[in-house]
Order: sequence, then structure tokens, then C-alpha cells
Amino acid sequence: MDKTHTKNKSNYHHGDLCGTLIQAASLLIQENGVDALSMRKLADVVGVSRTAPYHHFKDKNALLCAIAEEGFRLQSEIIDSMRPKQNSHLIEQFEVFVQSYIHFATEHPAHYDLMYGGNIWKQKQASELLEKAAHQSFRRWLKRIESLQQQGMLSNQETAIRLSQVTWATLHGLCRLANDGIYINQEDVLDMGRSAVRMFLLSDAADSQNTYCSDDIPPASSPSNA
Amino acid sequence: MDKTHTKNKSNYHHGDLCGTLIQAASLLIQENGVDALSMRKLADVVGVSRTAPYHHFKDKNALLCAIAEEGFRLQSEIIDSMRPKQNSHLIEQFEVFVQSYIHFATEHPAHYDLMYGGNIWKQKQASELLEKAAHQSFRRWLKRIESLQQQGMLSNQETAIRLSQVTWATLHGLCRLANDGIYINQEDVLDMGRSAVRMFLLSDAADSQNTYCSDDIPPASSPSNA
DNA sequence: TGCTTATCTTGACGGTGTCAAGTTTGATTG
DNA sequence: CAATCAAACTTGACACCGTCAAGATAAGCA
Repeated sequence: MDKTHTKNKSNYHHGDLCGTLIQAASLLIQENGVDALSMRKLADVVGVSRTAPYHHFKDKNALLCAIAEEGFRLQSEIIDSMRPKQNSHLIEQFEVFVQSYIHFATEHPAHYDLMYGGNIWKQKQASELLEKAAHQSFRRWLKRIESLQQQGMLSNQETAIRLSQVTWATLHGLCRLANDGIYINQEDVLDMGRSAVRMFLLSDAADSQNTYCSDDIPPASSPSNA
Repeated sequence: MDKTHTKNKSNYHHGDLCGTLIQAASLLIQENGVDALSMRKLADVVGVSRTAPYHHFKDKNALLCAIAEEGFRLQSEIIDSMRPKQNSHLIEQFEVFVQSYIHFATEHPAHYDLMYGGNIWKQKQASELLEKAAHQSFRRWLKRIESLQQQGMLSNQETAIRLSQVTWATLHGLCRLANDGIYINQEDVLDMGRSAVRMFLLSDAADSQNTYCSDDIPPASSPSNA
């Protein structure tokens, strides 16, 4: 662990190409989007021959999958870092989570595209690890929704699964619209997230908890675009 | 108008290349997705040289825009063809619209991708006609939502615009998840659409109209995937 | 008839993903 | 320390791709 850590002098054996590739590729797609990433240019940036990456990733797709995996880790970090105050109400936690989610999606649009985009899930095969990460992510959301439902803050006309699917679709839809350039302003999207939370919560439950009327919610009348 | 209608014998001047290209390209992307479409292959299929399409479309992007425009026309047709019974309640109309929307998106995923995907709206420039079509589509949705809100079936805590944005985001999110292969079964997505409608409608209003409890709504307990 | 103009073709350039075969090097073993 | 091996990397090649420039063709109109 004393010599292979930094780039060797010989630069034939690159200390940690695999990691460097992911890092550089992440940076590139963050700047110019996923479509603009080319294996050749990536190799060039890293300072290695065109086909060197193919010894660490079977495919371009495999590289993208690895970056998507990294995206899931990143998302977890960001969401965890935006923890609500301790002992806060479920609703408040819910709101903070939604805000964090949107925050991540709009700050890391390229990662988000990869993580939840069709390129990986439909045509190409997602790696096992990736599927696990995505699945676990949804499971966590489901748990949250179940809690809210059990406490009477969400409709009990629907299955918890259906509730989770629909609410997550809403969140996902907002983020996609933002990332795809249909809603331009990030602040607007955050505000839409707040509206969405209010719209899903049962009004009775919300009133009885009087959590969502607190003053940290803007008046929802900012100029809109669409 | 007597001779240029069908393919001419000489096949050097192709009767209506422009239209034929759109038609063939639509078919190709419907089969293999947008990414799989190449100008060269398209030209080959149509039976024309590689660069012939460039005399009718400035760009590959211009072609895709044209197909997206066609998609908006197609969407209007499909939605109009699924008219609810006359004199039906607003809620019923709303439900039928949602079902039609999902129906179109899942039956024509490639078109939907183009119409509401980032490729056209973000990086590339959407043609003026396309922007108009998309804008008008949202305006219609807005009108619908305004009606529902004015009749007290949707929250009046939010702007009509916010309501439209959030509800449409939900619809869009569901369709995207379906198209991107995260929810596989079309019937499940349709069912999620029904759940979404129920979740957004204010329970009081819905009860007073007793429209959404009719027996044509499945029990929402089908096997789920996610 | 001849001219104009729209339409289509061939050739070329730089770019892409990826395979096959060869080269370099760090590590291992005798 | 020297021989060997396997992993890491390179060069060359192939078949694609989008698109530009220049030339060929044919239809329509004077």
C-alpha cells in the first residue's frame, strides 16, 4: 500500500485506473451530459490508450452502470446529510426527504438520468449490484409511506405499495421535468415538491398535527413557468 | 397532383421523401427505440442515398422534432377517440383522460420519449411548432384542473398552475417509469393512474359525487413490481 | 428548346464502440 | 537474483455514425 497509491512514475501501469475512470467519467457527464461521454475521449482525459478502459469494464454500459451505482451511494449520502431535526414529526421528515431527493436530482442531473433512466433498465442489463441499490432505495421509501399511512396521514383506500408507487412517480416526474429542461428553475421544482406533499397528505391528519403549516413553507405563489 | 403522388418510375425523384422519411423513421424508432435510429439506415430502408434526407431535414434533430410533432398529433387523436360518455361527471372525464394519456404513452413509448424527453427540450432546440404543441397540451390540462378545482374537487390551497404541474408530473412520472422498464406491466400502470386520481381528489368532493367508487375500478391489489 | 431549381448521389472527413494481437510491467516462485 | 506468469496497457483494424462539399439528374417553366 506504499507505492500503488499514487500514479507511478512509469505511467504504464496506472495506479488505480478503474477508480480514476469512474471519477473522470462522472465529471465529464456532469459537465456535458451522458450522451456526450465517449470512451475514447475519456481514455484521453485520463491519459491512457483508447482501449485500456475495456480491461476494467466489459462495456461502455458497464462503466455507466458503475457510475449509476456510485450515484446511488452519492444520493444516500446527500439525503442522510439533510437530516431533519431529531424528534421531528413524521410529516416534517417526509418533507425534508422530498426536498433532499429533489435537491440531489437537480444538482446531479446526469447521475440521476443514469440511475433512473431507460438506458440502463430497459435496453441494457443493469448489474446485480445496481438492481439491489435501486430496490433498496424504493424499499426505504415504502417504509416511510407505510409509517405515514399507519399514522393516518395518507389515504388507507390504497395499498401501501400503490401509495409508494404513485408518490414516488410524482417525485420522479418532477425531477425528470426539471432535468429535461421543461421546468427550468430549481426553486420552482422544490416548491412543487412542497405542494405535492401537501396534496397527498390527508387534510384532517395534517390539521391534527399542524406540522405542515409552519412558517418555513413559502406562499406557493412564485412566478411559474410551463 | 396527378403524378407526384406515388413513387415515380425513375425513382431518382422520390415522390414524397419528406413524409416517407417521417413515416419510416417513426416505424423504426417504434421497433428499436430512438437511439437505434441512424440516418444512414433510415435512408437505406427508404431506398435513397445516405445524404438525401439532409435536403428535407437540416439535422437528425430536425427529423426527430418532426416525429415528435407527429407524436403530439397522434396523442390528440388517441385522447379524443377515448371520449367519455356525454354528460358524464367531471371526475369521470378526468379519469378517462388519465387512462388515455397512459394508454398513449405506453403504446407509443418512442414517440413519448421524443415528445417529453430531454434530448429535444434541453440540449437541442425544439422547433417553434413543437413548442406550441407542447404548450397547448399543457394548457388543456390546466383548464381541466381549473374546472375540477373550481368545483371543489381539488385542493384550493394551491394555485391551479401548481396543481396542474404536480398532477401532470405524477402522470408523466408514471409513464416514464413504465417506458423506462421500471414498471413492466401496462395494466399495473393504468391501475396506478386510477389510484393517483383517487389520491388527488378531495375525499369530501369525491364522496358527494360518488363517481369514483363505481364497479369499473379493480381492487388495486394486483401483484406489484418495483 | 434551353434555363432554373429542386432533388438526389458520390466522396470524404472526423468521430464512435470494440475486437484481436502484440507489448510492457509488477509480482511470484524457484 | 533470475525466470516465469498474469495482469495491465498499447497499436492496428473494422464497421459504423453524422454531416459537409461538389457534382449528377430530372422536372418545370420560359
